[in-house]
Amino acid sequence: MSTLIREGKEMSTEKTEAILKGGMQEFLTQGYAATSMDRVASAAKVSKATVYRHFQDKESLFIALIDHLVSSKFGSVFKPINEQVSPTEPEIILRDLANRILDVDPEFLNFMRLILGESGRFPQLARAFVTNIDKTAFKLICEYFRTCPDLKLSDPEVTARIFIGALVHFKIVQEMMHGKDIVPMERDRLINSLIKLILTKN
Amino acid sequence: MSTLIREGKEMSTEKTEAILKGGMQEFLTQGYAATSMDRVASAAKVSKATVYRHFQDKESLFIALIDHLVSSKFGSVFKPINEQVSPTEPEIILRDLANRILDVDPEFLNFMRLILGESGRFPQLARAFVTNIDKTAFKLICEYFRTCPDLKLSDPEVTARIFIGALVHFKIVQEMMHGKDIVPMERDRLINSLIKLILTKN
DNA sequence: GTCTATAGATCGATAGAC
DNA sequence: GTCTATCGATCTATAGAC
Repeated sequence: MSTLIREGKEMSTEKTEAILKGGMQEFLTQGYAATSMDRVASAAKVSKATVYRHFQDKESLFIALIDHLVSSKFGSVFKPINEQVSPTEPEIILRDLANRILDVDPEFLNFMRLILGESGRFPQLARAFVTNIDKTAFKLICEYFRTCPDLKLSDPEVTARIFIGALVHFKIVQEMMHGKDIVPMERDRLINSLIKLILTKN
Repeated sequence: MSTLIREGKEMSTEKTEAILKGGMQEFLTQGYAATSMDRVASAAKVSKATVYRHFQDKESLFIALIDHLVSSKFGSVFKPINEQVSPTEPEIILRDLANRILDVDPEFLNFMRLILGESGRFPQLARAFVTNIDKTAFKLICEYFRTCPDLKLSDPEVTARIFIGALVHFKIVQEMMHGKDIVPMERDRLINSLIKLILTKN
């Protein structure tokens, strides 16, 4: 019950979760400043006073929500690499990795937009986000780049960052910034070139 | 005088510019919703009524400001490639390009944060930003990737996007999201690997 | 512990004097 | 064209009944 204000007394976990869920709906679509505690209360179907019973103020609710989303809901957007029984070709694995980055949950994109947009006023939340992504998704991908015997990269870790960075940036331009028809480029064309770059001896 | 509300009558360009400048200061640091017209007026050293004389409402001011920044102030963050007299090695050129992307004006990063954060509620502004970057910075870099005789890339355009994407994503994680000490990585290590990937025959 | 009702501040936007 | 003063709505946060 870490979200409770007074540790000594019991409070309905049910309501706490409803408030977090309502807060997620509002903060994810409206951002921090444009979200009102009235609408959070409405979305959670509780009174505003109840919201303030469970969370000290708007900022505390926001921080608790982001921490919760970072560690639980979006802490495992990226599923582990499917280690096949038979040793699969690197190209197949890399293509699968790329597709899974590009097919990430659309709600995760909204979450990233929120984190980016508030990273000026809430730097600690952006840092928590980066820390978590680094320990989960990046670690998984990096491990493959480091250990796959067919790759033989001179600097696997930084190659993994280039791989992820190119794909995430593509996603940001095309989806988050609505540039799909301004910068037309089929995903397979990007993936093919990326794989080619990496698989050409290094 | 495109920012004037009534085209027929004259209005002080001086004040208009002061308002835009004050608005930039506020919107860039606070975001759209957290910026108040009172503070914009204070920053511009005019009364709030004057702000509303020059701009129909808050949203109009914001859109006019972003359009202005996209086309003028941040329309040429990226200087043309220095075409030396003697044909320079590709590695030198690529390294210079990478460094210039990574050394972009810090205020441009704040501008990108604003565009990203508001891209949900103001998609047309994000699209204007993407359009402009595509016509200026990307075009310049892409032109080099396409025409440099030493590169011989199978798909120069997408290689340019990978190059830019990896660097911009690095910048986003390290600077915008304050991940410098969470994900420690010297810029030269990234640049070296990136150049190596591109210069290895393709 | 949850509610209704409201305080007090601030918001976007405007009226009216000059 | 610019100002001061203000309106009505909405905001964060709380008091007090149950």
